[in-house]
Amino acid sequence: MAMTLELKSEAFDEAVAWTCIGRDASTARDRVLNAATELFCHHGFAATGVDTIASQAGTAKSTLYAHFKSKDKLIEAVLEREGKAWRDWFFGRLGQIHGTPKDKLCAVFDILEEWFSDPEFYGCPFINAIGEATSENENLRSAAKVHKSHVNVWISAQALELGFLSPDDLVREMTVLIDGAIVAAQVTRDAKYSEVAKSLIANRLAA
Amino acid sequence: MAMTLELKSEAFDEAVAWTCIGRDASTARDRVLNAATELFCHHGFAATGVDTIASQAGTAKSTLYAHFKSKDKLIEAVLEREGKAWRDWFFGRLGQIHGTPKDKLCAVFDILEEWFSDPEFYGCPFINAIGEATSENENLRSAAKVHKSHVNVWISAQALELGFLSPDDLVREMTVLIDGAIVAAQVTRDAKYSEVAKSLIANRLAA
DNA sequence: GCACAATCAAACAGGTCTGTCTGGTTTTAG
DNA sequence: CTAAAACCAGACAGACCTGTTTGATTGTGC
Repeated sequence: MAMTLELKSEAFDEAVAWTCIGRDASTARDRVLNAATELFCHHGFAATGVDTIASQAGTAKSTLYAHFKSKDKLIEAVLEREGKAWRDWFFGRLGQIHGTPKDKLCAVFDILEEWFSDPEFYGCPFINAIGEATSENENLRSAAKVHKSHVNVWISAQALELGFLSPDDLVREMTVLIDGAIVAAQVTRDAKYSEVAKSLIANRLAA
Repeated sequence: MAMTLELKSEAFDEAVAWTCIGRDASTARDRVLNAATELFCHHGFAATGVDTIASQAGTAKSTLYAHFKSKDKLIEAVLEREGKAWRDWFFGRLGQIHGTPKDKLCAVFDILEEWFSDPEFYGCPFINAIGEATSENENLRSAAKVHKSHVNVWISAQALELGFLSPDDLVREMTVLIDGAIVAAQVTRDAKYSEVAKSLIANRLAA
């Protein structure tokens, strides 16, 4: 099946934080999503129970199930919302960068370093979710694919502006460097791995 | 605390597979470890219960607890053994590579591609375990650190042979590229991300 | 043959899990 | 004011969780 993605121009709000954890929540649905995001991301998806989520959200469990058919659907909703929040923040920060496409591609890793440096940094929830059960859950895999595609469209645009004939090469290189920096920073708690990735892409763009 | 690691010369047996899943298991302890490794790695650590493990191992649950004090200790034992198995395979394959240090550093990613191409590939269990609960479990983080250090010692030796004044730079670059390739391959099920990482390190070593 | 260690099945304890349901209360809209 | 929608606390079902215990059965060394 040819998955059609409308990724051309995602309207993103200027967000100030890379996570939606702690955002104002007026409706019960939002409070559930906030609590679920925090608990899932910090303690794991399988390890977090719906009772805990409802309790932390200050809602009844029946309200949680009124909004989300199952825990799996809640997980999907959390990933979707958190992915959107992260991209709003990321592209918002990128929009403040002025310079050549090369400058912007390198600046990606400065922005990532800000993310890694947050004491609340818990890695990429999509990567973590897939890591919990690589074998099953093809839903999570496609959700991750959509999330990453938004970033890849932007990278591809920079590559085209640089005159790359096949922008996909650069996209794949950036994928390896971004994912590698995320995981290295997560495992070691050392935000400076972003600089390593930055130097590698700078070196490659100079060639 | 200054963690002292004895990583200088790990004696590794010539192993044929990158995982110990499916190995001959004579003792009940080994059958438990085999079953636990398979279930943990494919379906997740939190998602796998000890009853399931004992059942798949063909042992009594009491036998499992006679060998491992708790599920957490079993997880640690699984990671330790699986890490050793992977390194035996990895360094065994590396030992078959002849050429300059540059050749060997590049060949790392050919070997990784073999790993990624296995239909049973489930990513790096250390990364997955940390991803399940980034906040807690400092034990897992140090287990991962030890595992990665074995690889880093080898990379450092190549860097020294190449005349690098600070081999740590190359070690950190390889870390980003290796972790990035692992995760990209795991998320997308595309083993070819190893080639992307290989070209990036080749480009850097040429500079 | 005997003692000892390893292993077995099965029950048990005390929680926690997801998901449903009931019935009452609050909020909102017209 | 009233009717509908949203939300609440709490009980419930039935399964699964980790970890322990009991007592029988196997295999091994001497």
